[in-house]
Amino acid sequence: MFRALTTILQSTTMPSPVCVLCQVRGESICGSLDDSELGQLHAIGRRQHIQAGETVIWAGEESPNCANILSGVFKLSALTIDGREQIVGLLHPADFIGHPYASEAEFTVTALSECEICLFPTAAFVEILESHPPFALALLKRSFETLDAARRRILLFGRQSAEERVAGFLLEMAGRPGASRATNGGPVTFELPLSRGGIADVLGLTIETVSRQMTKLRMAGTIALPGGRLVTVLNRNALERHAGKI
Amino acid sequence: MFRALTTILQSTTMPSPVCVLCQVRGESICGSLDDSELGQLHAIGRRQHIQAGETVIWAGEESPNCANILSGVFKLSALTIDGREQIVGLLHPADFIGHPYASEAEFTVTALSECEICLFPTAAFVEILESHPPFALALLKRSFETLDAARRRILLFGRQSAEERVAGFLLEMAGRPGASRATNGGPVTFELPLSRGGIADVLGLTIETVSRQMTKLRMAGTIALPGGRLVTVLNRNALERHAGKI
DNA sequence: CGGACAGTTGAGAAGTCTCAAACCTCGTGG
DNA sequence: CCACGAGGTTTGAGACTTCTCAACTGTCCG
Repeated sequence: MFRALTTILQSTTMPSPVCVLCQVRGESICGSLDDSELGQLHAIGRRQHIQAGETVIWAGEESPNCANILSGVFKLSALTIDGREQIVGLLHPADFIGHPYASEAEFTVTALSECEICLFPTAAFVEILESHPPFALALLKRSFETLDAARRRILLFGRQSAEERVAGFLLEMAGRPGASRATNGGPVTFELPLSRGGIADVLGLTIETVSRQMTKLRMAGTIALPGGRLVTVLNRNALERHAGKI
Repeated sequence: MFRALTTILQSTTMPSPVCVLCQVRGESICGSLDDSELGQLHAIGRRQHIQAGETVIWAGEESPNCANILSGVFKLSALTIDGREQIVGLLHPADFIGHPYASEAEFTVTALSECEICLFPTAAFVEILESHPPFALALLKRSFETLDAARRRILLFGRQSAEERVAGFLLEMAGRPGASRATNGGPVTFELPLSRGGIADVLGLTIETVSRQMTKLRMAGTIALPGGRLVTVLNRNALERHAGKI
């Protein structure tokens, strides 16, 4: 898919919006560059719109590009031999996609919603990485953070029950910017970026088990499910208790 | 514990063996430095022996040091609220311990066997990191690899049965250097760095389940258990089948 | 209205955990 | 030298959680 995008890039002359106005510059690795360095990065990158469901990196294939997420949510997944899918992580705005030094990708990266990314050819990206030490350090910091996040997920999987996983997932989603939070401490309503099946794949459960746990939380008055993928957290304390965090 | 070690360091004048002869230099991040740069790193680091069971970093505490593993195996673990332990990863020779940019450690690091490490004060280590771009890039590469390893572990937890986890764990251990491999393709015997309880914590299972799965593999003629923590792989293909990798 | 799809609910099966007891191995002290 | 105890391991039985298979509901859209 990235190969296809590359082709598009080479034949396009679409002007890119300037990085200086980028909505994620502050949080992303680009924040370590000054305006002139940013110009160099900008010269090799292009903004791309990605549709929901589109896969930008396939596990087992070489990926000639990497990217920064500007908006939207991606999933990072793998298949087991017998065809079951496991989502090993979600990627949000300002997160980095791709491994500059890996010969082939180990996981598949797929857009869950409509997304916007800042796309770089890996070779050119590596050049900038190697000629701008602060940039490499910024990516290093981010990869350490990502590593800790991955390890927290291992903790989740290894020792938590279905109830704890679902409650913990809802808390994580409610805590993300983009969740339209209401009064301080009051109910927060947000939209899940995933279907029940997607949540099941993230949490290592089945659709039915996720559904049952959501119903249980709703019956307990901890959350409300106004419809669609909307979730309202009515009692955050109770939700944290269900998540095993208290 | 690292604090204690620091105290020892300051009061000691023990000469360190030279890095040039280091047994893990080729694989570790130090491999990116030339002999003179290595001298600078050497100047801030000291070799330390760590006894089995000793904890070098405590989750939730600031850690003023980081380190490279020269020999031995460490576990990276966390406790859930209700006191259960989960091991989120194992660290082997040439692996890196600590997060240069984290204010406090998120996981506890404990030696499983007698270990030897190359210890650095984080502040001085960061200075070298920031003044030697190739060194930062080497650490970056390693952290990407570690990230992929963590994600493979998520896959293991999310979708694999007890049988697959135990078989997969044995394969991983058998594949490590240090496993005394016999004839090509023939039986390999090695010593597990962990008790049954430790394996259970790594795999997110109970001691009893691990024991039952090992017995099952032994009964099937796939492995033999000569005693102690020794394991002999009699039929690698069968073991891979049990691990769900075929 | 009919069909497709996501979500919910139910019943039984399967896998893993919990609790309990027996078994080994090994170092210690009588 | 042997008895003993501690710690780790194995085995068993039953309980519990989650999965699987299946049916049903609701919504959206043609």
